[in-house]
Amino acid sequence: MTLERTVMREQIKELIIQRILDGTYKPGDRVVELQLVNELGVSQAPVREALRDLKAMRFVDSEPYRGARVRAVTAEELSETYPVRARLEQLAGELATPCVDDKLLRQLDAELQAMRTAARDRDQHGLLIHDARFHELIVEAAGNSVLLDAWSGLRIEVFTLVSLIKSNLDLAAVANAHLPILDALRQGDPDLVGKEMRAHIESFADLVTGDQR
Amino acid sequence: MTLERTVMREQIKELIIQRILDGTYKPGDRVVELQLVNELGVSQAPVREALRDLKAMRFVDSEPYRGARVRAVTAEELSETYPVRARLEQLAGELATPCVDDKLLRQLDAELQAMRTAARDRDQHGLLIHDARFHELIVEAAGNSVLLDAWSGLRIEVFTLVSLIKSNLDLAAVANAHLPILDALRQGDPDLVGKEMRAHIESFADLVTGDQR
DNA sequence: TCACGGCAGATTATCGATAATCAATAGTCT
DNA sequence: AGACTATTGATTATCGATAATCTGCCGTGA
Repeated sequence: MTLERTVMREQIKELIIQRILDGTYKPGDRVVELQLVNELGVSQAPVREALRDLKAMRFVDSEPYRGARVRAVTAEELSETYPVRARLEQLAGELATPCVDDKLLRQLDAELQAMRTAARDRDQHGLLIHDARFHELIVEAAGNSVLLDAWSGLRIEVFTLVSLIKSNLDLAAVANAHLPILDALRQGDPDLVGKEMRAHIESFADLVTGDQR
Repeated sequence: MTLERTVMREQIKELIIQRILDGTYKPGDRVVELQLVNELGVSQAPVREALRDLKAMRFVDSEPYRGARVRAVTAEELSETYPVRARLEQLAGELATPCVDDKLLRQLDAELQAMRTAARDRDQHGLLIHDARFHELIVEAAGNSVLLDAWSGLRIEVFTLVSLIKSNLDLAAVANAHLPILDALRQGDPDLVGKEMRAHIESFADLVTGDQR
């Protein structure tokens, strides 16, 4: 995974993702192939392939002969993501519980502490990173690669960021909302972990989509 | 969707998928770019792009400079798919129930009848198509595009086919297993529909993976 | 014999150029 | 004026060729 840093397509892909996440490319913006070709001094082929990957990752939309546009994270898609994510993470919690070990608990605890630190520093981006990683650790621990793929496809980072921005939540509260999950994992009750994870996601769904109705 | 039949990449993609599904390309087989280039009389670019799409669709695996191979549908991946699919379809059933109308019920009934016909004719492939379409109709009816994407990523057709082959199930029984779902939909109880769909998937999981332990 | 280095052959990744297609605008006819 | 067609500029899709990389095989030397 780290051995392929020489493949141009990957570098281009990461550059574009970075620009989408940091706002250089805004939703709806066109991503023009030749423009990147000129800017980066590469050929069109790797740029095209990068864009193709990004389409599969749902970062951009594209149609034949019409090019790629940064996908808007619509309120609709945001609210549609929550129920799917809630069910997948519920399953992840149930599957992961029998597999928890001290190492995982330590890692989760470290992410939680990092979230608290980020919250104290008003560091939205930092909170986002560690929040996403906390959940990812659990999904990985479930040991089901199909589940991991499906979950990864939801682009949690993007939506978590939007959630954070839309809801004027207290960052510390967001961080601490992960505590019940960690506690449940320590208890080792799969169904409880699943319920906590599902409730965790659904509570955010309510907060973010609730104020729009 | 049907207007882009002139884009070569799409045609190549469908050709390869067809060959994977009908067994021309077997799991583990290499899919060599230049070989297709010569055979189809096209350039390398569209072949590469087709393969890139297929990788995103998990039909093939590929690594830089090492090419693409048809992804083996391992028993492990098969059994990992079931729980994920079960939860997603449970959610789909719950969401779809309030949206049920006569048209949908008619379509579902038509697919069910088609499954029965296929079963009578010992037509595994036909059963597979209509089985997949039955489920797809419900997931579409849920009206959640994120859910639809996540579900589509599971490549139901592939796994249903493998399931059918591995389990020496009576095809008619497979067809009729969809009846409780249709009944529940007619009753209009979301939770019941969800439960039926989940149970439907999980029963197949037991049948297919059960005999391997 | 066996480990090692390095040369083919095969294959993928990238390039630069051309063809195909699209979107917008100008021009023509009624 | 309004509707319709032709042209043009911009962009994507495809091509054919070259560079980069991998894999297996062969000879060499201990």
